[in-house]
Amino acid sequence: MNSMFENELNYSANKYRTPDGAPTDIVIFTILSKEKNKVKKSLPSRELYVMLIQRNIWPYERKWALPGGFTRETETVYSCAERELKEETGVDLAHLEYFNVYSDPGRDPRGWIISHAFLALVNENVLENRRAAVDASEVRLYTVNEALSLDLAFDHRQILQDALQRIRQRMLTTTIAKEFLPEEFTIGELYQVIQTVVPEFEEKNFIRKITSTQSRKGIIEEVKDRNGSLELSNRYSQRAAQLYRFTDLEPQLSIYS
Amino acid sequence: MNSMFENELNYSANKYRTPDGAPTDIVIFTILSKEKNKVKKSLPSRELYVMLIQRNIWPYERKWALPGGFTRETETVYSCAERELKEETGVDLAHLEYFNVYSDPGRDPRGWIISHAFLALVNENVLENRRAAVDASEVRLYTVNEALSLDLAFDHRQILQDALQRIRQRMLTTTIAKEFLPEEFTIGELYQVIQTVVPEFEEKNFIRKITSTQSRKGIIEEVKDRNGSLELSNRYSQRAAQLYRFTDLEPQLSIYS
DNA sequence: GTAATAGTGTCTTTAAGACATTATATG
DNA sequence: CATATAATGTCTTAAAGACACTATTAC
Repeated sequence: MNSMFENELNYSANKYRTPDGAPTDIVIFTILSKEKNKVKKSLPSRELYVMLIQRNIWPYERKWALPGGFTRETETVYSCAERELKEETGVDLAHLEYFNVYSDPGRDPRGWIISHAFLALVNENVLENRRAAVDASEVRLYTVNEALSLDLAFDHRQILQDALQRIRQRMLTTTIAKEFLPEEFTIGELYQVIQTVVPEFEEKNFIRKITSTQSRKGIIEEVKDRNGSLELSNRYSQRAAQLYRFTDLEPQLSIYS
Repeated sequence: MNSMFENELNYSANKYRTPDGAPTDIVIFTILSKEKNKVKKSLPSRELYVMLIQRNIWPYERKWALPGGFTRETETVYSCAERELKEETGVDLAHLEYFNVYSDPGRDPRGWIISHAFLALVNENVLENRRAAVDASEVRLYTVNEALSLDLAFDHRQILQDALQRIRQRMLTTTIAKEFLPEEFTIGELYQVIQTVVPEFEEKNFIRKITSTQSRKGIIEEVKDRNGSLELSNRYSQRAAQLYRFTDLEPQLSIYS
């Protein structure tokens, strides 16, 4: 079945057992917003969701699992993840990040299968469009807590937990918050997105830290119109708020400075 | 050759090409010290080294490569890396960290081989003992710059570069510096180790930052003897220096606080 | 004394942290 | 005017940054 090592006669034939597959599993996160209050303008409530699919074949038939699939010989595991992400969500350009490999013997009853786990961050707008098109009975968004309370297929509960830890760390140390925000956003929205992913996050003087601290200043900038005057938004508030956008500066953190 | 999917008759036979192996490659870093000055006590000069082995079989015969080997069906890729690390260095308990997967089609002329790259940090004392025992002609420590200037086997130059980037980031955001230091060390040694891995690192008031800043205070602590008086060392200096040790506190960094 | 490393004093500027206050727009 | 969010004022404390200065000990 494996036609390999044909290149060089001298090379010792492959007498070893070889893996039965190198799939990817993708933890696709999104944040859904719900308008809270029709009477007065107010910030929506947001919650973190993860996409699961219900398996219809052995093994773990009927159980919910992470989307994913087998890597082909002609692609990298990253390309495979891109392909699967596109198939499930229709999304081409999302944040897609490799985070771990799962290789416990026995993790898959089909054989010796080493899985490569990715996490993807998808904006709800992009996703909502797609959901209507896809057969909704097999694909669903679950809140992270719901998902963790399910009896997921394979070692997907572990993978989900690891992904969650990773996305929380990334949310605080990189600018991935931008994946969940429009190009231009208010400080309130940014703060809310961070808290949605990292519930224990709290900074009293958030606006000041992010706008006036030397070391952080520069990761976001005020949006101005062509006359140079500041652009405001009152999407979510009575009083219009300053709009910001992320620059392409990535902060360098250090425990020693 | 692959005896799989025997569990369930209904499961569609594995009609797909499967990988020819899932090896690990390990980037083993160490820091070597050279005494600088026999006349006066002074800090040694330190340099970052990486362990390479010279291949003696096809493919890439005679080229230098990262140590590593094929994962077995009965172990995880992490166990495989542990096993290989032990074989090369004799070291059981070192910092060993998975950092990336390499799966470009064609990266290995032997077939479809997906490699899992680890980085290991080993203290020079442990390593020096071992080196005498091992046949030195096939295993060598190269300075990182030397290694990068070699024509390494496979995609190992890329892997080494990625590992280097990762260890630099880890050096500044975690307490892995301890892997290169004795249990008890002086501020001067710590500073030097950081600079060895991250040459551009420079902090004027380093001693004050690390000992008196609220947010950092706590990752290292002064060493005291049983009477509670401070322990000093003059290994490397005329004037004895305070000894410190790492606590088991891991700092949490954030760009938003 | 000189050299080499360790560590402190002092002053200025910047940031953090807490909280009250003001600002703006909606219904 | 009540409400909801945005943003500033003010005061205290902590930390950063610069740099001169003192401390210790081998030779």
